[in-house]
Amino acid sequence: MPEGHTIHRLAAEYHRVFGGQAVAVSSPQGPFADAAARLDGRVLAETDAKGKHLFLGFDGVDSGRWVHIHLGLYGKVFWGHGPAPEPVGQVRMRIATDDAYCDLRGPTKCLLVDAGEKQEVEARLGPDPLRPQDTGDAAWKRISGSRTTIAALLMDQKVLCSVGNVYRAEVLFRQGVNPYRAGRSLDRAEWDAIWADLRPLMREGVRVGRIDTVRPEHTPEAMGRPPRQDDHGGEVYVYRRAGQSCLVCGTEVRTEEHAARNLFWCPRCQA
DNA sequence: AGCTCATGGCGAG
DNA sequence: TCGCCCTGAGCTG
Repeated sequence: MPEGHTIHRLAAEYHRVFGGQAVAVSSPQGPFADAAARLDGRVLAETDAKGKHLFLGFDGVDSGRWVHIHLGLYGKVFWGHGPAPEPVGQVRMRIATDDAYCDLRGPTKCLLVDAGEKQEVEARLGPDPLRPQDTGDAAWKRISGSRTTIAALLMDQKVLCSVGNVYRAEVLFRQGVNPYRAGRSLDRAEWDAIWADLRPLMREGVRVGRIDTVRPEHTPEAMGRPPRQDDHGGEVYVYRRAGQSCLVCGTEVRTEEHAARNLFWCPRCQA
């Protein structure tokens, strides 16, 4: 569920549904209850996202006007129309008006922070392909001097943020880069191509709410092959396709655990 | 009912 | 590198 595109989409959605309105904030589940009480009835003024970090800014709060949310691996947000029903199960934070509600479940992080703390969180992150003002320069500085694999570097949020396991696998495939190459073995043009590819790819992910990475000319229909089904909603080249035929060259897609995460790649297209 | 796995990340060692 | 956090879906039986 949550790579950066999900978080940026949530920032926009929280703003669209609740922005500028006084909202009811509650925390049926323990740890956020005190903070929720402080926010209850305040106006949700602005929302922000950097990488996989979501921020909700409330007006009229003395200190710590930002709710800092990180979904982690399990966190999810559920939206509903009309008055909110009794929460079922664990709900960390519910925001509601008479017209709509949304429930946050299972986040790694949900706490109040002030502007300075928000800034510190953002400062720890590398550039975000989803922020138009960000460039890939700072990431290149890290990558070009690193003996670490490009696969691991792409997952390191201090190098660049927003990219997760799906976009990592897919952008390396699309650019024909072997995931095990050391960062410093890439040349500047290769990195620029990865960065330039991530931007519109992830922007489209924000727009449609899922990860689609297959170019029109490589869809199963265009290639005259039977259509495939991805269990995570989008259409991709290699992510979780171990043992299947590569859409481009037909070679078996490989998988291996790398730095505690599953890596997927085509050994021929990414030789 | 119980197991495994997952688009993430932190702290200990 | 490992254990842990912690939720839901998709298996197995």
